[in-house]
Amino acid sequence: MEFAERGVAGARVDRIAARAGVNKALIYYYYTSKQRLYEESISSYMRALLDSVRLSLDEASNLEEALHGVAERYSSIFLTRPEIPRLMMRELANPGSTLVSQWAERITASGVPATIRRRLEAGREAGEVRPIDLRQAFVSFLTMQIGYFLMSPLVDRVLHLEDREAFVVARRDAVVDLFLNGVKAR
Amino acid sequence: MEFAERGVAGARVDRIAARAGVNKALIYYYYTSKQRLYEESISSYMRALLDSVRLSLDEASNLEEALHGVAERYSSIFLTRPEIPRLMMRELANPGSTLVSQWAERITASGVPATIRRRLEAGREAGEVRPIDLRQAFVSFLTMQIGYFLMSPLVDRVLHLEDREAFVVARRDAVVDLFLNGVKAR
Amino acid sequence: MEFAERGVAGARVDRIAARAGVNKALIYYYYTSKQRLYEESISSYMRALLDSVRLSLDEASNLEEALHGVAERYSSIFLTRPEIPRLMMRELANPGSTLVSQWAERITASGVPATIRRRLEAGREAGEVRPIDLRQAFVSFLTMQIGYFLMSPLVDRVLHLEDREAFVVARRDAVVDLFLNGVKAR
Amino acid sequence: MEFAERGVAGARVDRIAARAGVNKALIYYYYTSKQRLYEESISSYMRALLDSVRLSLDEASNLEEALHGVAERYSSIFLTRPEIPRLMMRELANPGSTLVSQWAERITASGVPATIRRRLEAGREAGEVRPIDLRQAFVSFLTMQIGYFLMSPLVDRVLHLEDREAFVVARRDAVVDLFLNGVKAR
DNA sequence: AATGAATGAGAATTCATTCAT
DNA sequence: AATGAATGAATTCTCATTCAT
Repeated sequence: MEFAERGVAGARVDRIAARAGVNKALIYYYYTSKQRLYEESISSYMRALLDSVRLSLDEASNLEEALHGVAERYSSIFLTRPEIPRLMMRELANPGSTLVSQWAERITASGVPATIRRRLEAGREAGEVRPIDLRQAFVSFLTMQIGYFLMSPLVDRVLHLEDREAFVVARRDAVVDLFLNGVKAR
Repeated sequence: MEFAERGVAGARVDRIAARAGVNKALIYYYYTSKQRLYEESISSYMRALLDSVRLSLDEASNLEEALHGVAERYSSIFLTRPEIPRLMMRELANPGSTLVSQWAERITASGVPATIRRRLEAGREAGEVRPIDLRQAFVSFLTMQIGYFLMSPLVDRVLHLEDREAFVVARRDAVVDLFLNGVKAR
Repeated sequence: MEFAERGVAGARVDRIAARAGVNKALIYYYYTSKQRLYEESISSYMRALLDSVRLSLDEASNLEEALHGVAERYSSIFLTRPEIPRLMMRELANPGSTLVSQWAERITASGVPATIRRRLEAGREAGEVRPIDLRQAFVSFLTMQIGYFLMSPLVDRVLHLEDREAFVVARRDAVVDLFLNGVKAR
Repeated sequence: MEFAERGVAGARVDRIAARAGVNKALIYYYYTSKQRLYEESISSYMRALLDSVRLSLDEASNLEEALHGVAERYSSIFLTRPEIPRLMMRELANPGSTLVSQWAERITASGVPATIRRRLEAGREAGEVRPIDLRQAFVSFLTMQIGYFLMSPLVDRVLHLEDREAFVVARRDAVVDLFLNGVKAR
């Protein structure tokens, strides 16, 4: 996907049209401008991502299941659609981005962070979770999960990974395991 | 920094020259092309980053110290030079990047991953570390550390962070703490 | 014609576009680069020239007619299209030219030199032509014919030519006459 | 020589300086501008050419000797300094050239054309030369001689010349021979 | 004399966007 | 809806020339 591979500035409407097998002018007929096309594309990608995670959380009945569910969701989506982390990264690197704040709102609205947090707090009150800063824990879980996909081109090489898919699949449990152990009281 | 903020494609040589207070042609006199300028810039940033981390590792005498050192390094660098994670991200999102493989080689050559790994293995042999996949653990540590800086614009908003700097400083210990607890045998 | 008057390096795409009454970008839409535009233009000129000469040769039934035909062709073309000798000259002066070798192949393929040579050899066998080096004779005929057009700006001034067109027209016969006399046995 | 190979517009002061092994600014110190440098260079080349031809004419005592002398001069100069015909050609192709008229004046002033013409007229009066247009004859001689050097890159290929130098040397006599035979009464 | 650095004014090329059909 | 052609406004890059030393 052109925008993911090259960024908005690097994307070429010519190329997008060619890849889509349509005339360039047709894109303007439907989308008015390159910027609009970009925004609509990225928006639909993000929606798909959020919806999927949201859904998996609803089905979980405790912290462990919730974390596993989220981990599973992220990794399967990022594995099949590697353009998503790329799109995200590029937008995140853009200091004047208006999209990122929209995302933040949507994410908050989706209730995903709140749900995870509630689960962690519940664990804390039950004495299962150590008294740590839950925001930090949340960020740690998230970044362990997503971070790999963002940095995969570099990490894979440094680790001399051969079976990337196996690593990704194993990673789901590894992350949850590390996190839970890291968080739990002894 | 123009490249960090806008990417190579979005960067304008005019703007770079103006910011640097020099004539545009002078940039070409020294760097031949926008691409070259970009590569040399990013390369020097990466070198600084690596050297710094490498140095902190040399001073550490055990796993804990090593992790703390690395955490401290990353966070202080990324805090003072937020353009570095942006540059990295943009390059990581570029599928045809030749720089990323260069980085991988340099990182490997720096011995940083090997050192951390060795420390983990030592802990494992001493029975202090649980029998887990050390590559996953390595990636987890790295992504917890760096990942926040990559996703900060989004995460900060979702968490409604008010004192970002305090969060970043606290994060060093939080990450090391979570990691060590997550990894250690009970 | 811009290229003939100024050479590739001296030609300005701006000017070419303005003369053609089109937008500069349109030239790139069709020709990709100034260089390509140049090559395609010159190529079409050369084709026209060769085809014309080739045609006149086909109609000739003996040496004299052949030479007259060729002379007539060259002079009328160069008279109406003075940009052709200029284009040729500039390209001939370029040591790294790839076009010149293409021309050589086309000229050879056109059969023009071979035909003239054959006529000369026939004359030789019939005892009408003296035993001379036919390649030199061929070159002499060619250069007498074309050479004037190449050097015309200088020659015209040295001779204080007043009626250039009359001189050019008279030149056809003068050249053939000198050549035939110079070549024939007595 | 940069100007011969690329023309004024295509010549690069950088390259000229590098070839000369001096600093670019030094060229400006001595020559004020690229154009001046060009004019002075070409002027010195032309002077050398003219002087040499002029000299050979002075030594000749009849038409045949004169023609042989001139032929010998041209061919030996053009053979050792192939940049001369290139420089000439490029300037001749330039419609707004001021140099070409200067050359014409110098050539006229040198007396070379007048001398040749006088010799031809003398021959005519003596009944040795046919009653032909002497200006055409003069041009024919000149172009046969110089024309080959102008078109050499093309002609050599069309003729599949192997020993170019031998061809050039033989050409001197071949041209004079063809010319004299072509001009003489029977 | 000599040079590395610097620059203003182009010049080629690109590209999002629009037009005409 | 759909497209080939066309264009204005950049944008990168070049180059003769000048500066400072």
